[in-house]
Amino acid sequence: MDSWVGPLDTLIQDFSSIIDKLWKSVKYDVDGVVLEVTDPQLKKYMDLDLSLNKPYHSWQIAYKIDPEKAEVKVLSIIPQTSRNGRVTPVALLEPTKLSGVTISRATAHHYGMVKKKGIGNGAIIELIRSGMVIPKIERVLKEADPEIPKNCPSCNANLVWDADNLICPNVGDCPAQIINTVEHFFITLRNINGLGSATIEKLFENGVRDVCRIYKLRIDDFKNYGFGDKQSQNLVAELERSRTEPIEDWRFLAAFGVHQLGRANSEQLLKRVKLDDVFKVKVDDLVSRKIFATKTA
DNA sequence: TTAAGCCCGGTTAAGGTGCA
DNA sequence: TGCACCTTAACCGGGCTTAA
Repeated sequence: MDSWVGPLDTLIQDFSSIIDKLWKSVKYDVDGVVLEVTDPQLKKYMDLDLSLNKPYHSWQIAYKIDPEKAEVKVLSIIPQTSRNGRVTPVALLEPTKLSGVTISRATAHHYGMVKKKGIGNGAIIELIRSGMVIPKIERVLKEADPEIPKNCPSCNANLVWDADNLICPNVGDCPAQIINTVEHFFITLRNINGLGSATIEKLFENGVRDVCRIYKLRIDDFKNYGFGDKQSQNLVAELERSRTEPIEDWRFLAAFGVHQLGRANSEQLLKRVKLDDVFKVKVDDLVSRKIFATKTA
């Protein structure tokens, strides 16, 4: 595949023509080009960076073309409750072909945005695929009165506003919150196959509602819950492997889903504090040792 | 005080895998 | 063999931190 190598000044000056030439040299569809630092010393320096835990290096960046767009009718807005109780509006759209795929859903982020922008049933929106992947409501072309839900779609509890977000206050008893919390645990752990959302939902329906109980399940338990022979064996084998296979301590900590303690912050914390000491550490200590600023601490 | 940058928590679609 | 499910990729908005 063709590439262009040259000084930064020239790249900035002739950016469009350089990209265009590269683009036309490829015989199949591409969604962008990659800009890369070639100086080995500079690459090494950039890798030292800085903002901890980046899962990627800093010396490469993708450049993508302006995406296709389409005018699309909103069929309805459905609420979805996340693990922390936030109720997110998802727009169901008239199925629309964009950049080679058919899109029928897009997130509306929060009900504050739904209200403010008038994203109701029958609204017309401009739809793009951000980065040529994620369906995105770029703007609202024709507003429609939105319906704001009063109750949690999962447990029917009365919803409350928190800034722009609608929140289900039924912590600890809302099925969606419980299922999503368990799912988050296994997704973050990343050392277990076959235990996705549908499996976790099925376990929930059978009264298995926490990670601890899932790890205690045996083949017969799974079979009793309606799983097949092979799947039951696989799940127990995977749980056993997950329990015994070493993983990074930060991943284990992040799996619990503590607010503001995701993958990066967990790694940052455990570089300075032993996992066993996490519950003993004080706010002042975290701040004075410059592990976190006050609010996060 | 403000702007820039980063992290978290969230989203969807496509493709692969394996069960029934 | 069809289909349900899982995994992966890529991005966004909001909140927080940091540095000037």
